[in-house]
This record gives sequence, C-alpha cells and structure tokens, in this order.
Amino acid sequence: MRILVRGQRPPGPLVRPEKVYERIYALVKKIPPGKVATYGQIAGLTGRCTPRMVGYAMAALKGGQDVPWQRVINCRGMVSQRKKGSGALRQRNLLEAEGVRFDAAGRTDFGRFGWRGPHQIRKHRW
DNA sequence: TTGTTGACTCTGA
DNA sequence: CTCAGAGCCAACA
Repeated sequence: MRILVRGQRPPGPLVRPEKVYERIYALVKKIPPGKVATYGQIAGLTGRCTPRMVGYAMAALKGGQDVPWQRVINCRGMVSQRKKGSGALRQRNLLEAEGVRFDAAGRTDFGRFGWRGPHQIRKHRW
C-alpha cells in the first residue's frame, strides 16, 4: 500500500491539464480578501493535482483574468520567491493592502489569515 | 525525442 | 529552529 505524502499527488489518473488550471483558478477566486491559502491546500481541494502544479498555474496566469493569485502562498506562511522578476514583492504589497500582516521573518499567521476553504476542508488529509 | 526548470511540500538529520 | 534530499509533473528548448 502506497503511503500518501503531502506534497505529492494521490494515486489515480490526472485530469487534463486545462481542466486542472480551470479548477485551480476557480478555487483561487473563492478566497476572500484578507485571507490566504497554500499551494498544497489548493492542490488538495482541486484533487489529483500537486502543489507544484498550482504554483505553475499561478505563474502561467496572464493579466486581466480576475484571479486573486496573491492570496496563494507557501506552506510556511511566506510569499514564495520568484526566480525572476519582482512578483513576490508585489504580492506581499497586495496582501498587506488587504490587511494580511507579516511578522519580521516575513511569515503570516494562518490562524488569523488562513482560508478555511469553500465549505469545510480536511486539513492534513487528502 | 530527451533534458531542464520551477510562485511546492514532505521527511529526516 | 534550519537544511538537504526526494518526489512531483507541465511547460519549454
């Protein structure tokens, strides 16, 4: 029996990439202002998808799609650094404008700003 | 076709 | 607490 590890995809076929992106974007749109979700959280809610793919979907976003990409951060509560560009700084500024606070180490408090999910999410479970 | 590269996360040391 | 290694897989050259 295969052990399910967070950060890795559950067994079973992946849905088509386009569908995955659509699902991811639809989910991200549900995150209310002032709240943040993690890549892994979105991946888990999307199903059959990995956190990396969520990050890739965010990176593939083009302007004018009305997706609040800034509300997706990594599992450590920090804004993920980009390889290129200054997107991370912009993301942090947008979040702070929504009321999300970061400590001196650049981390936010999931207890206060973490999104609970569309209805009920099962934390630490796929 | 094959390599390489990420806006990730987990485990173990 | 930090750090490295492994696993993941779509996009790109």
